[in-house]
This record gives sequence, C-alpha cells and structure tokens, in this order.
Amino acid sequence: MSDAPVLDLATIRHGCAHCSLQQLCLPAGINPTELQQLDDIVRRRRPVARGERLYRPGDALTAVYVARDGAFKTVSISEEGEEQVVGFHLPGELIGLDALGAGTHRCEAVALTTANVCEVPFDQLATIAAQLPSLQHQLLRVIGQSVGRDQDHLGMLVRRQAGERIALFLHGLSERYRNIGQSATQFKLPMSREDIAHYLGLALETVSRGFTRLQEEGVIELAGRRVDIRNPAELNRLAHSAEHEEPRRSARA
Amino acid sequence: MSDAPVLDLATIRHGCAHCSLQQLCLPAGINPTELQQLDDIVRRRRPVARGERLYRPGDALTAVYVARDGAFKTVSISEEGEEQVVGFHLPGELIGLDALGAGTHRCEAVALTTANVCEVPFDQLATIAAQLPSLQHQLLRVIGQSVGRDQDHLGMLVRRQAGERIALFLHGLSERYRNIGQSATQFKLPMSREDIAHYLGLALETVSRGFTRLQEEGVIELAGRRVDIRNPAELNRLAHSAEHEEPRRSARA
DNA sequence: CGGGCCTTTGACGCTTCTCAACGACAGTGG
DNA sequence: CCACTGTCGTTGAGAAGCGTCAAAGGCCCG
Repeated sequence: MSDAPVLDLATIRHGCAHCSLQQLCLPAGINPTELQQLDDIVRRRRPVARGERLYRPGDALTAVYVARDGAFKTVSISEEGEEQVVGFHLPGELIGLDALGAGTHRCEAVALTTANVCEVPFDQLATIAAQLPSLQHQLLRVIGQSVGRDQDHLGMLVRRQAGERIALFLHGLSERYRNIGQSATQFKLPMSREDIAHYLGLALETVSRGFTRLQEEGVIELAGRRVDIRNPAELNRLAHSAEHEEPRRSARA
Repeated sequence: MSDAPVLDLATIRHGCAHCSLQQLCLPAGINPTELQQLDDIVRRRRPVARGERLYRPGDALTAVYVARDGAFKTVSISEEGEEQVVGFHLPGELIGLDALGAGTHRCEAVALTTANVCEVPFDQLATIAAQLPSLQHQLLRVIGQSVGRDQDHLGMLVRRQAGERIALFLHGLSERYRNIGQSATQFKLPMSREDIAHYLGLALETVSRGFTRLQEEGVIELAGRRVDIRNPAELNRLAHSAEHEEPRRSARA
C-alpha cells in the first residue's frame, strides 16, 4: 500500500507542465496559468495492457485520449467482420476523434503495447476551450493534424503499389518517431504484420514480402519487429517516386 | 449596373435563416439571435464557375467554405504530379478543413459545376464559436462529420475490389443526395470518370467498366453522367457484402 | 457543323491475392 | 530445463483482377 510502483506514481503526479510531450500535445502554445486549467481536467490512468480497449464502436463520446508512451491502433470492423486499421497512434497524438461527428465512436481503440494514457473528458475540454482561445486554437490544430495524417494515409492507398506503400509507411513512422524525440532509424514496430496489412490495404503476405525485399536491397535491417533503417535516403526515394525507376548512381544525384 | 442577375441577388440576400441547408450546415441547432452573429460574418459569393478554385495548395487558411448548390472536389497533387481526389463536397459540407493542421492548405478545392458558395472567415468563426457554445459544438460536429466521410472513403479503398468500391461510391453519393433533400435514385454525377477513378484509387477504364457492368446487371441506368438507380436494394447488397456471392433470390432473404 | 474532351471497349501483361506449408519465437506447464 | 502449443512471420506456386496501351464512338460547346 505505502509503496506503489515508483515509475507510475512519478508519471501520474507529473502534470502536463512536466510532460515531455507538452509541445506536441494539447498544451502546446498555451500559457502556464491556462495550462493549469487544462491539467485539472486531465485524468492520468494507470497503464493500459496490450490488447485493452479505450472504447468500442457505439460507445458514447465521453473523452479523448492521448498516450504518453506506447502505441494504439484504431480499428473499424466491416459488416463482414474484417478489420480495417484506420490509424496508428503514437504518443502525443489524439485518440477518439472518430466520435466527433455522431457523438458515438465508429472505431475501437486498442493498445498495441502496454501504454500510459491521459484521458480528457470531452465536455469539460470543450467548455474550457471556449474560455481559452489559445487552447481552442490548439485543439483545432491537433484535430487538423489528425485529419492530415488521415490524408497521408489515403495517399498511401490510392494508386500506389505494395512496395511503395510499405516504404511510405516506414518513412512516415520514422518521421513520427523523430517528432517525439525518438530514433528515426531504429525502432520496434508496435504492430503486427497483419495490422500493417490492414492499414495499407494489402494482404499480410504482401507486407512480409515487401519487408523482405527492402532488406535484400539493403534499405532496412529486420529482426522480427525491430527495424533499422540503413539507407534513409533510398527509403525516402522509394516512398516518393515511382518504384520502377532504376536506382540512382549516387545518393543525391 | 442597376439590375444584377435576379437569382443571384435573391440568393445572396437570403441569410442562413432562410437557407434550405440550415439544419445540415453550421447553423444547425443554434438559436435565432446567435444565428445572426454567424450570419454577419458569412460572405456569400457570386457564382463560382466550373473549374475555378477556392484555394490552392500552400494558401494560408483564411476561410472555410460551404456550397449552397453545385459540387466541389478537393485534390492533392503528388510529387509526381498525379491527382489524388481527397473528397467530393456536396451542398452543406464544409470545405477547407485540410488547412486546420498546418494553417496552410494541403489540397486545392475545384468547382465541378457552377456553384454558389458561402465563405466563412476562419478567425472570426473561431472567435464567435468561443462565445457561442452551441456553435462551437456544431463546428466540432461538422468537422467530425467530415472526418467520418474521410473514414468512409478509406473504407472504400482498403481491400475492396473495383466493383465493390464503385457500388459503395454510388451508394454513398445516393445517401448524401437524399440527406440534402434531392432524389436518391436519380441524379447527375458532377464529376468525371477520371475524378471518380482518382477518388477510388482505380484506373478510369476500370471505373467505366464497373459502371457498364452495373448497368448490364440492371442495377443502374446510365446516360453519360446521368444515373438512375433502378435497384437500390441490390446496389446496397453489392456495396455491403462480398461481390462473389451469388445473387440472392429475394430482396431481403 | 466542327473540334475536343469524355467515355467506352478490347487485348495483354503484371502485380497482388489466395491457398498452403513451414519456420521462428514466446509463454506455459511438466 | 526442456518439450509443447499457439501466435506470428516467412516463403512458394498458381490464379485472377486490374492497370496499361490502343483505338473508336459519343456528347457538349463553341
């Protein structure tokens, strides 16, 4: 009783003011006194276990969520029971916006790893956002960024072939890790090949083959879910230009 | 000079209070006195010609737009110059949210037909939304609906084959026309086959073949861009279940 | 009435899906 | 400590859907 896990308490006690994600999350750009108001409504939850859900399809919109660490996927289930992965969510990226339209969630949000999550009651967030222009502004910005990621996602799916989608996926993930201050070249994929397939609109075998091919070409090094990007320039090239083009002589020519 | 086109003036003078889209647009659910505040900032523009753009990629976010009639597409251009149609926008659906994240537009918004547009200066909208909780609420709702349409779009692209995507597209369009009080079974497509292809992630020839096939099966009647949905139940079935399944005996069995 | 754009249709090749089996790895229990 | 079992990932072979190229027909607008 007297000694709960040290790390958890430390994390939980720290408010937004001490959070390393502060500048990427809702608090970005709002001043200290305003921050306190936001902080007051944020609930910091105990770790969420891998596979746990923050909400399910049909649940009423009660809160939006942000992971402080770990990763989530949001999934919509088609009528035939097939999973469609709508998005992956790294620390600092808002989760739960799928309920903004109808007031109930369209997706479910599943933890891909053990994760610590901040829960922001939505009504209260809307209320104080109305009082704090900078928070309102930031809320819209964060929503907009989420829309932007969805559009990037769309861009991966339309008229791109498998290898290109996979390069784009790795490249995007790499950028997002860089953004939150982690290594952009070495990381562990929090999601399975199947999740990636359902995200990219491919068969999981195709994803696996694509990874293998990138490894054979020396672009990445794979060990299960560990990825090491050996040739970021080439990955970038594969992601942004047609694949059939022959490899360039020099990296930047 | 003294007599401008009658219809335009009539439309322009009518404020939100007299607009048939009132309940689908930003004013939904807000009271008459509040409506006036919103109305005061809305600029109603002269008709926009087919092919005209409301904004281009890189433009600063100055306003969001709603068509009162006509239709728009939002397009993002890939580095290779290929068009990707991000969305189609019917009357009452907000246009311009792609700039929420970064403050500059990612897409361009092109009129597919001659159209009348309301332009809502974004800063002013944010300001009065902070003062009017019901408007703030509705703004978030409308943004959420837009996110929802994007997710529906995503759902069309992932692991669905051509015929299914096309059925889904027609079905969704039909629903949206119904929503704005137009016929759900007979309408003129405002966009070209190529636009549809770029929206569905298919080759335009594949779209054309898909339409032809639906016509051969008696599901729709085609005459250029005029569509008549003869068998909505079957269209619905094609859109929501696997295509390979043999046709059902009765409509609801 | 002419021109250009949009749409349709055909034939062929390739990417990717499907089905199937095997291999790697981690957690579990003996 | 090791065998066991289930999940996950890899690899192979064959089929099929779709993209590509090509050409002709139709519609709208000037």
